[in-house]
Amino acid sequence: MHDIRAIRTNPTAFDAALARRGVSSASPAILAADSALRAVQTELQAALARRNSLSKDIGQARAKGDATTAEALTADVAALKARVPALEAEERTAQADIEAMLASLPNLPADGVPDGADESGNREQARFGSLPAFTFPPLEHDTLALKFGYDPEAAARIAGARFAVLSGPLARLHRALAQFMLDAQVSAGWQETMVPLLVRAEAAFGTGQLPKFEDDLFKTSDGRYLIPTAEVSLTNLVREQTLESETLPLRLTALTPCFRSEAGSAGRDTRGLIRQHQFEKVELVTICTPDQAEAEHAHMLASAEAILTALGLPFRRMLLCTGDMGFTARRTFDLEVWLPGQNSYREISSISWCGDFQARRMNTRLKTRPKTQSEKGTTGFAHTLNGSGLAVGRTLVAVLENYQQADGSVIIPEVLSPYMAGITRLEPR
RNA sequence: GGAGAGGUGCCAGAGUGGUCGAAUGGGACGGUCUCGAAAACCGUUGUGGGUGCAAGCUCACCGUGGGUUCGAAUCCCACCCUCUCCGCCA
Repeated sequence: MHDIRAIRTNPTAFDAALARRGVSSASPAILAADSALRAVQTELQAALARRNSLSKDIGQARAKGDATTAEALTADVAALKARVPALEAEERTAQADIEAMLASLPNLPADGVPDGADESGNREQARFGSLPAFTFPPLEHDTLALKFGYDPEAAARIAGARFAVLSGPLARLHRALAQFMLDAQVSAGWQETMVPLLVRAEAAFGTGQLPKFEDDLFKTSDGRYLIPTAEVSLTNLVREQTLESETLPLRLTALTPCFRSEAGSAGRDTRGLIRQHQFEKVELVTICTPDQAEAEHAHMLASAEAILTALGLPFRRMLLCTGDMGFTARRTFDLEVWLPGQNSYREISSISWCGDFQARRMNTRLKTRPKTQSEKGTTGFAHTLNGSGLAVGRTLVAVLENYQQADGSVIIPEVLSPYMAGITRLEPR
């Protein structure tokens, strides 16, 4: 959600920023609707003011028992009143129009985000770890996983395409990865949180999934939505709240299943565990003040990178260009893990700073307590950040591909040993 | 699922058609007093919007959205949420 004042103050800058994201100029339509709205409001409020004052007079006349004056005034106000419902209706539509326009425009890119139309414009910032050397052609994860208990056909019978059944040590490895990641983030100071997986439309609006991306979500028969990421539940924890700045930053984490309809991605990543309707993810969410946001973005990035480093997985960090960023982001870093079977890097984490974009949609305000009488309390909007720390299924994919051995087995990374009950490698079944 | 009660400001809580943005108490903040503090006393204490250079004027908000009325915290309707009892249930 955008700040109408900012658009009024500098429409050119607003349009220029949108242009960087490939969105055509929006301010003329918004400003026209805005000035129409304010004209209606001014007229309506003048009418209401007169009505209110006449109504008071009627009350006073009645109190004095002056029925004739009361009657006369009632007639006056009745005439005046005819216009009010029409003006109210006008105001409502104008308001809704502006809301709709503001709610459907993406966030503006931050300074330093490179321009670009698509992922080819992303900028690689750094590479971490060394690529594993193979004496044999490494297999892709889905081929590998079939040997260890991955059963896509069973999943298809039960639920359809883009679902997975894992069994035995492979299922355990999946659980171990999830537990390890969550434990690691909690030890690093992120507050573990258990959240609803179904949310109301208002929450999905708050984080930006609605109204524009409803097709990407699964909707329940009672009108709720399955979360596509724990970002929705975690971020909306502060919806409609006024926060004391002293209590920030809030650093939250949750391990949840995520549900995505994957509308529009037919034919992409159809095999294997890369793109599923249901997957697990450890999510990181930070709620902070504008001053803290820069440092918090770096901190979240470090927290996600630490998982890949601990697992010994090679990866690179990308700064996304304007054309590849998500709707709510001002700046996004992607972490891409090396997949030797695919001979490429694949996204495994996306870490975004949303500025006050989501906070405006959620109405999450900041309060700075007035220290003295003269110091008026000021309320602004919080900043929100979110990132994966990490996606569990894709991490499983990365472990399988990077740790595969010539004999067909897969070595399990050392850090997972507390979770694997003595299993140190996956053996073909 | 059935029956009932209720949602008012930072908190508690009054208010069932008019001067109520809202009594009262508590809290918080400022001040007086004091060497300092406590107590006491005095004062302040919501948000968003319109208009204006400003001072100011003004509109909206008593869970949310509609409606009735000259006028709604108060009456009507729908929805959301909370609580109690019964039933069911991991």
